[in-house]
Amino acid sequence: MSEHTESYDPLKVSRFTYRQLQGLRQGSTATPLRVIAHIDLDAFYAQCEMVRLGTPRETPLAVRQWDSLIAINYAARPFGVSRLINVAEARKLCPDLVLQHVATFREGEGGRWAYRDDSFRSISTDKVSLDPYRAQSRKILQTMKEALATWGTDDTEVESHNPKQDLSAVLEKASIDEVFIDLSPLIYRALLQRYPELQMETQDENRDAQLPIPPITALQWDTDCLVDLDQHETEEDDPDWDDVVMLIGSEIVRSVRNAVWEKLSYTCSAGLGRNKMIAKLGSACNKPNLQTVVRNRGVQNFLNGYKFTQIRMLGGKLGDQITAAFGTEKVSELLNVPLEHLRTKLADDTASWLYGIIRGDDRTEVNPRTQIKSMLSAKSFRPSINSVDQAEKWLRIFAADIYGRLVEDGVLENRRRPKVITIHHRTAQFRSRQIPIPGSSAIDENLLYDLASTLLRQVVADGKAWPCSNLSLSVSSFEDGVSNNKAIEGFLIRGDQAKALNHSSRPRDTDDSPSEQASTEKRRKLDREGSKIKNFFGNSSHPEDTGADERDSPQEPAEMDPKLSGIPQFVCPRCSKSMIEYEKEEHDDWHFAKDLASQDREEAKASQPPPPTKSNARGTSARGRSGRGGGGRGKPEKGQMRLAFQ
DNA sequence: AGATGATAG
DNA sequence: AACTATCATCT
Repeated sequence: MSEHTESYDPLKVSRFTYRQLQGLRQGSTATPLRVIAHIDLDAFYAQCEMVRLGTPRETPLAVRQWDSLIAINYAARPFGVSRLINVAEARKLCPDLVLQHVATFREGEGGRWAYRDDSFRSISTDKVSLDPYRAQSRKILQTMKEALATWGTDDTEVESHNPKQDLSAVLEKASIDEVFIDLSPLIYRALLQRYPELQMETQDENRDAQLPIPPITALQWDTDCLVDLDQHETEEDDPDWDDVVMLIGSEIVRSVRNAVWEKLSYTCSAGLGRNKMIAKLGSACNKPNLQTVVRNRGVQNFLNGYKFTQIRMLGGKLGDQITAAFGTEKVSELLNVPLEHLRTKLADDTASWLYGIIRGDDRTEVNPRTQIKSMLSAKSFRPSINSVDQAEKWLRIFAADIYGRLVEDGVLENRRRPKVITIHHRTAQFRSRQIPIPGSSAIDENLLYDLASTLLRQVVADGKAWPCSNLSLSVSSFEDGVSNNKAIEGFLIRGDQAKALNHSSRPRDTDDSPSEQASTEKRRKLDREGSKIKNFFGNSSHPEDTGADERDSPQEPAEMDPKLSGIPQFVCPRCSKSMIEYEKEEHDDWHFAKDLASQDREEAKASQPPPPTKSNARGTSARGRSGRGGGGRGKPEKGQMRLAFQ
C-alpha cells in the first residue's frame, strides 16, 4: 500500500496505457478502463400499475395474475408480501394492499386487452396481456436513449475533437425491465474534454506508453454505493483512471435514471462495473432506487461474497454440475481450484470460461439490440382442453395478440416481418410445429390465424393431441427487409399493410371498452418522438388506439403522406441504427473507422475464452419428468450427476 | 430447417 | 406459477 499523498505528483504515471484508453473509443471488450452499466427497473410491473393508477409511492401494491402475485412494490415488502404467497395470504399480511390484476384478453371480445374487474375469476376465458408493460418498457428505453444522446452536450459548448466520430453509448435491452449500456465511448469523450493531457500528441507516439496520473487525489462519489475494496487495496491510494472512468460512468447513469424519473416517474437501480457480469450483480445490490459501483480494485472482494450459482449461466444445470464436482458453491472456495483441476472435471471451454468468470473476467459484448426477435402468446389450461374447437378459440386470441404487437413494435414501418410461425402444444410432453410465413402476402390477423390453424391440424393429425394443458403460438426469424433505395416501394407496402390493418382486423365490434378503460383521447399523430408525455399509460398503449395511432394513423390510411411519414428512412444493415438519408454517409464513415479499429481489438481479444458450450446436459438419463418433487431450487436429478464433459 | 432444451426474468 | 424471451444443440 502506497502512502497517502496529499498533493498531485506529476511524476507518477498511471497503470494504464494510451492503447487501453483508445480501447474505450473502439469498443474493446478487453480494456480495463471499460465501463458497463446495468439498469434494472424496481419491481417493474408494480411500478407500471402505480403510475397508471396514480397511487403514491408509500401505498403497498401488488400485481396479481389469477390467484398469484407476480410483482410486489417496495412499500408492500415490509409486510412480508412476496411472490411466493397467494392473494388471501397477502391480504392477511397487509390489509391495505392494493391488488391489481394484469390486463387480459377475453374470448369473444375482439382481440383487445383491457383491465377488467373480474379477470381473476375468469381464468378459463381470459388470457393475460403484458402489452401495457411492454409499452412502458419502450418509453423508458426511449427516454434512456435520449438521456444518453444528450449527456454532456447540453451545458458545455463542446466541440468534439473528431466531429465525424459519433461517440455514443451502446444500449442492449436485456429484458422487459433491464438494460445493459456500454458507457465507454461516452466516457472517452468526457475524459478528453476534462483532461486534455490525455490526448496523444502525434500519431506515431508509442501507444503502449503509460498515461499520466489523474490530477486528483479524491473522488466525490455522491450518492453512489461503493463496494468495498479488495484486501490489499486501500482508499488512501490515489485514484487511477479506472476509478475516474467509474466516477464519470456513475454521473451518466445518475442522469439517465433521473431522466426516467422526471419524465416517466419510474425508479430504477443500477450497477456499474468493468463488464456485464459485474454490472448485473451490482444493480441488485442496493434496491430500490440506488446505484452501486464496483471498482476494479474491489472486484474480487465483491465476487467472493457470492455463490457462483448466482452468476449468469450458472444458475441452472451447469451450476449444479459444478457444485457437485467441486463440493462447493462459493466463489471464494472455487477460487482455490487451479485451472488444471477444473479441466479434469469440465470441458476445456467451460473450464477456462469458469476460471475467468469467477475472477471477474467477462468480455461479453453489449449487443446493440433493441428489437425483439420473437413474439409468443401462450395459455395454460387448468382443466386441460380437449377439442380443436376449444383450441381454435385460443388461437384467435393468440393471433390477435401477436398481430397487435407486430403493429405496436413498428414492424410495419420498418418493414420487418417474421418468417416463421410456430405452434407449441403440451399433452404429456411438449411438441411444436412450425411453417414459413408466406412472403407474398401482407401479414394480418387472419393470416396468422389461418397458419396457426393449419399447424393445429397437423398436431392433431400426429395423434395424441388431447388433453392439452398448454398451447402457444409464436412468430420468429424476423427479417428486416430494409433498403434505402427502395423508399417508394417501401411506402407502397406500408400503405397496403396499413389498409390491411384497418379492414382485416376482427369486427371492431359492438360496444366499446369492457370496463374501466381510461378516457380516450385520440389526437397526437405523428409526434411520437420528443413529445412531452403527460399521459404515461392507458391510451397510447391500448391496441384500440395505440401504436398504430401514434404512428400510422390507420383511421386515414388513404391520406398517408410519404414525406410526413418520414419515409426516406435508412436502417443500417450492420447495426440496425435507423437514420435519415443524409446521415447515411457519415454513418458509413463511422463504420469504416470502427472496422479499422477492430484490428486492434482482435489482438487484445485473442485470449478471451468462449462462453461455456452446452455440449453437456446430454448423455445421461434422457428427459423424464420435470422432477418438481424435491423442494428447493432445481437440484440435479440422479441420472445427471455424471458430467458429460469428461 | 425443424424440433427440443436450458436459462432467465 | 404463469408467461415471455433468447440461445444452443440435436436431427
